[in-house]
Amino acid sequence: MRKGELARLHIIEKAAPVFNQLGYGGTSLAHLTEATGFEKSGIYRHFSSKEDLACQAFDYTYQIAWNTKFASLKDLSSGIAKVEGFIHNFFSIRSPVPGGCPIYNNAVFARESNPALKKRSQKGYKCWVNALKDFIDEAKAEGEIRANIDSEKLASFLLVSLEGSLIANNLIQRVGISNDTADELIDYLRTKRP
Amino acid sequence: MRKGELARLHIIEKAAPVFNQLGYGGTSLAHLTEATGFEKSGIYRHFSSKEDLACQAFDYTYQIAWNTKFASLKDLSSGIAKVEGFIHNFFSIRSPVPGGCPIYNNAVFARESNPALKKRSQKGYKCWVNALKDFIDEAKAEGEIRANIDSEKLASFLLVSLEGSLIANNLIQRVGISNDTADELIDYLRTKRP
Amino acid sequence: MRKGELARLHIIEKAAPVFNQLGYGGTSLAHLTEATGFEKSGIYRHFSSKEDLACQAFDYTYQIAWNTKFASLKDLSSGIAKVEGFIHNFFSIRSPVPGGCPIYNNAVFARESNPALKKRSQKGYKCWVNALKDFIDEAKAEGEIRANIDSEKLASFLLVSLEGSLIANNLIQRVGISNDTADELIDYLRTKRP
Amino acid sequence: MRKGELARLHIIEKAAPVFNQLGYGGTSLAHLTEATGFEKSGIYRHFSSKEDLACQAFDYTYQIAWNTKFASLKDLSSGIAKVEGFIHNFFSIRSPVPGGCPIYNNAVFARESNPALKKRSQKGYKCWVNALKDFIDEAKAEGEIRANIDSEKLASFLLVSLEGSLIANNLIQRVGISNDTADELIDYLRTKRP
DNA sequence: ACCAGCGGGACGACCCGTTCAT
DNA sequence: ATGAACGGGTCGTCCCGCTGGT
Repeated sequence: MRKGELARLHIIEKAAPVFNQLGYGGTSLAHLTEATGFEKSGIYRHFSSKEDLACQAFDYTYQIAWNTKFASLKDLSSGIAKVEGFIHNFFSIRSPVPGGCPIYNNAVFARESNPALKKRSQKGYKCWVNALKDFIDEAKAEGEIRANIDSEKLASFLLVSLEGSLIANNLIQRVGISNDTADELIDYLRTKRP
Repeated sequence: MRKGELARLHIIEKAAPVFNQLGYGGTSLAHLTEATGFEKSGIYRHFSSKEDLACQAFDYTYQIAWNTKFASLKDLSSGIAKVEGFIHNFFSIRSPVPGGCPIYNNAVFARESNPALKKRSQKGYKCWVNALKDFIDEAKAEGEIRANIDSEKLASFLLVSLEGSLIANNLIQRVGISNDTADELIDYLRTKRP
Repeated sequence: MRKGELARLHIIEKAAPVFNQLGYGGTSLAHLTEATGFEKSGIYRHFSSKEDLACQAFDYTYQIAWNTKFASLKDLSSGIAKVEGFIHNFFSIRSPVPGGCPIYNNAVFARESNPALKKRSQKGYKCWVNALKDFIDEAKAEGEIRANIDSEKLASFLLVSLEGSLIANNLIQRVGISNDTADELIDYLRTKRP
Repeated sequence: MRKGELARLHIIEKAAPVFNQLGYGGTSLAHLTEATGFEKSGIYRHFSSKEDLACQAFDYTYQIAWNTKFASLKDLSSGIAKVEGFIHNFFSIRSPVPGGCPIYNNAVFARESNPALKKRSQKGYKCWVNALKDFIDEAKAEGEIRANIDSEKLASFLLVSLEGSLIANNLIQRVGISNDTADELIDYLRTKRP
């Protein structure tokens, strides 16, 4: 791999947690130079603008979040196991990029500004809901969830609860909230069985 | 009321929606001068700093949010009605201060910075959970919810789901998410009955 | 006069020679802070941008140049005296704003950029040609210049020669060029008499 | 010719019009990389600095300007024909390097900075005046111009008028100015005949 | 008491000309 | 002949005191 490509990846890797924790507006180039060890112009060699870097950093963080949450689910044998696995992963497996879920962070940070990041958030949200919906449909086909349940409605409910819980967990430093939410959701899932 | 006090209130009233929509870091004094009609020094006469104003604006927004969500519930006759009323209010009654829920906005915005605002968010969150917990306890005493249910756990679950849903609703411009979440939560509550 | 208005005039007065000598692109805000004694933000309080200041500085320099070249001519009794007076003034009366004629400076400086300044240059050029043309027409009416002479053609010829000479004079530090040009032009004018 | 020498010439050829149109300060290396197709470091292989390249580009532009203006005059039979030929050439034969006359451009652009370019402008100016002076002396010897005429004075007058006219022509997009000036100068020359 | 006007110093993102290893 | 990296520069905005008038 070329040296420059390595530098690009290095910068993304170091910038991602900063953006994820401080937001786009809260992150200055000074933060980035410190985090990456590069001078400003060194960064601008690899990215056309702060926004460009922020987008690539988002993609990086998003991808990692996706992997940590979804990767292990493929091998599970049933749809219901995948849903429950997702709920479990959501809190217990910490992403190597600190700062919480990039989708929700940017949903708030970039509310009025930064359409590029907002679009990424929207796309990511829909993608996760769809993935959950597929799990639920799988569970339906396996007779583990009643057929009359609205899969998408349930999927989005699961996700917003988890995300909302993550933020609360970050706000109040008490891990219990996440566990409680996971418990409740698993509990709730049971009520959807035939 | 003194003239200065009126000016103070006017500034808060005009600044609150700006802070709530753009966040603390995203709001500049230029925004505030435009929104309030005052010069910077006019603002600084009534508030010691931008942070001071932001805190008072938060309190203002918070109080209004509280009123719009909780005020109408006092007259309801049963705990379960209050909980369901809260869920209903959460989406259907729009606060006069646009930009969503100040508690969650600042939970993300001020994650690493601005301890004053973060503390307010934390306090607000706990307060709302407690209020919900009281409703649930009331419902328990009335025999509408099983006694073995963990009130606080359920209360926090309700809140994080609602808040998470509000953000998603803001991200994806589809009102359905909120209604779906409300449906699911009401549905879930039923499973907690004796 | 208000303090701010005084500051505005002070900045223009100090900035004008810098712009006139170094051009728009060649003048940095660092130059301006040094010349004016103000910090950048002090300058930006009175001018919305560097370009804004440059335009006002141009207007100032232009006005002074006009005054030094044209003011004394009003009292002269004949058109031919005014034309010759202008030629004389063009070199002998030095503008208090050093750096030569703003019209021609910006004609070259702003060739491809800065439409605002270019338009000012164009307008100024036309204005001076017209003023000279009026003098020539006056001389015609007085029978001092042949009626079949193209006034505008002659006017523009006088101006471009003077301006071209001024630049050469600035390039080669030999005052003779200006005097020579003045001599030649006066000489030439005589050949246009009846 | 070596490959490197070819590259050097290529860069000069492409850079010259950029410098001539935007000036030294107005031309950035980004402009040059785009114009030449070379990377910055590729340019620095052949030129020690931006200033070095600018000087060589000036020399190139100057040489071409000289050729287009003076080359065809050699074969003319009389001094007066050469002078009139020069006046004619000055506007009608366009140099392949756009942007006007490098001598005058740099006389203004580099007024206070860039002594290397300024010296080139000065040298070029003197050279052109001398060439014209030689033509005039030739015309004198041929009895076409009065012997008591100051050759150098007349030569410099011709040049500054032409140059001044060229700039005006560039400022106001009306070709007439140049033709008018040419007419006037030819006219004026006639008054110098015996 | 109130507040408009003014000014400052630090910092915002971004681009400059240049060097060095490859 | 290039790609990577730098240090210092660009213009412009940040939040915040001070002065002075009403």
